[in-house]
Amino acid sequence: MMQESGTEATNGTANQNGAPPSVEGHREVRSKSATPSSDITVSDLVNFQQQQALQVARQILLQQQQQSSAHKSPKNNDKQPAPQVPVSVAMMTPQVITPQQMQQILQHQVLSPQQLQLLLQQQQALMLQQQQLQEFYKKQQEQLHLQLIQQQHGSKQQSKEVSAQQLAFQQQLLQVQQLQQQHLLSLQRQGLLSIQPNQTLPLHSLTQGMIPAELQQLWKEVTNSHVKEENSAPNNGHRGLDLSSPSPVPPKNHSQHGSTNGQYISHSLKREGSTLDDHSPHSHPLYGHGVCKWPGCEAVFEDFHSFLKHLNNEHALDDRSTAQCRVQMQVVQQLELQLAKDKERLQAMMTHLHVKSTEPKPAPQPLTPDAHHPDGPLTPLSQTHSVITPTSLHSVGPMRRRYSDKYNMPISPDIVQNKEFYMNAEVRPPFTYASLIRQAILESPDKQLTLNEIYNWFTRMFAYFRRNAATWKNAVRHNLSLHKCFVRVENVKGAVWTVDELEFQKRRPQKISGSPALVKNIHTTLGYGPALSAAFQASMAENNIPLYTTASIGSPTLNSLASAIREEMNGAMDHGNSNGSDSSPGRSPLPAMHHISVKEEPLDPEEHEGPLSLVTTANHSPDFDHNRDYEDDHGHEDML
DNA sequence: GAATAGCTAAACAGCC
DNA sequence: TGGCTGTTTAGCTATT
Repeated sequence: MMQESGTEATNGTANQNGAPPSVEGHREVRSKSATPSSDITVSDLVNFQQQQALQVARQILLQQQQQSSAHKSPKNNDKQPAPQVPVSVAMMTPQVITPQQMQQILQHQVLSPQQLQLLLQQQQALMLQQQQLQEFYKKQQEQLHLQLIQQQHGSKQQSKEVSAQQLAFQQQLLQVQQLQQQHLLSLQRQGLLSIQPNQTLPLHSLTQGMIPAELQQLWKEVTNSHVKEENSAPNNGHRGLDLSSPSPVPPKNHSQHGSTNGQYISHSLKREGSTLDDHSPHSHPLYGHGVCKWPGCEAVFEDFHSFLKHLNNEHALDDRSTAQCRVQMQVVQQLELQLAKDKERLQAMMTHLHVKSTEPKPAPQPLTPDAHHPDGPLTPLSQTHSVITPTSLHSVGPMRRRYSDKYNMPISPDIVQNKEFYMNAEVRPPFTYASLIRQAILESPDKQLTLNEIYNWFTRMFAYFRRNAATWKNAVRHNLSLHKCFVRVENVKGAVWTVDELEFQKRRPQKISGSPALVKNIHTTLGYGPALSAAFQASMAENNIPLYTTASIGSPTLNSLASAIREEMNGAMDHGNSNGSDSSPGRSPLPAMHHISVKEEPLDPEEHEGPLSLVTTANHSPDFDHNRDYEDDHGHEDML
């Protein structure tokens, strides 16, 4: 690896042209392969949304600053047709709760059905609002964009609307925070969370993805520009309902968010609450059955106005409210993550159960759930995982210690599933040369290829091997000669190469056989985790569309018989009928064989695998087990 | 640290 | 003669 990396750095482009073929830019490609591809993840999307929000807000501010001297915002900004939920909740969903923290939280929870029910309801309400937020945010963005364009053409009257929208934007942004806070504090109230209300959480935990400094700056800009316009309005000191007289510039510390909450609690949330509660004039998310639902409060009020007064007085801006808000946001975020995980888990469970119901023969030492090979069609989820992702791409490193070789992972599923990827991306496949050569040979109709055909297979299947031919071709030849598993056969066409499957197995180190724990940890210990998982999952798909038919199962050749014995003895995953599982059952494993040239000892086409295999495989311990169907269907490709 | 596996490079020979 | 094929050796790194 180091050698390769080092050479990669030094040789690189210098060898592109005219350089000795052995070093022509070969490693440069490998470094490219480490470049993540453009796969958009949820977090990317979230970050993108955040950036969009920031961008919009900054545009607003810019417009404001440019025209602030000439235009005063109307005092009744709050009377602007108040959008209910302008901002995607993803913009402010905290992303900083670690799995450990969540686990800690969950460990402290013993949820009663009622609690779960309540939790679920809250979550549903929140999700509903999130949708509204997203929808409105899109509209808001479009609208703002249009307005900005219009303003650029001199329509200064638009500035008022922009200012109003800015405020609405700000309010709604905080509105979501408040909702999340409610959710969190409700958890606290229900004893689901042990975080104390006054427990201050890190500032960076307040928002997801949004850089705290950035957010602070944004907030500062918003409030400053707003105050510029509004500083003439007397502040009655009551951070209450009147949004036309907002509180002064909030302090730079984290309580600034709380201050907004203090404003909006009695205003924006009221609107929000009416949205959720059939627009009842006296409904409020924090008010129900005459009780203040602020986490940990539960104060009783006879009328809604008393509640509002209480809300403004007791739950206005302070450190406690801010902290509660933060915690709430985090909990919501974590619940969302947990929900996503549980959904995934459910999917895996369903898939697993489906597999179990159709699996004809459970493996003696089953692999991790990832190793199951459902007969049914792949779910979108599993299909998603069966293709190469940037994450898995990360794992594709030097060819050395390819997982397919090391743990007998099937390479064909991976290759097939990611065929397009390998064909188009100059990413080095995570398989050894020997594995690839074997794959090429086994994919051929006659299970034999000339050297040139092997070359062609490499270049056809992998964009990576369309360059630096001298290097990898040399390696191919080297591997063909070096490994006994590759048998040179002379036929009428000339020399062709075949695979001695049992020899191929022999050369495999028995590293993890008989150790379920090790087997279980394959996925986690291998550096190719995602790709490996992809291989496993891809193998599911291949059960439906096997590369090689099972036509020869009923009439196993000597070779397959030996392998079958080996399987019985060792529980090997390998198919065994290395040369017999061809799609043409009548074909000889080594057809048109005139002469076989094998390293060290010549092999008779009829004998070369029988006695040798039966003896040697008795000591051969497989790396792990696969179910027989899988072996039969994919025998040739999955034993690496 | 030793053994092993894999990759790369290179030299060499035989054949066409 | 040059290219291709095949073999072999060596050095290096990673893994076990």
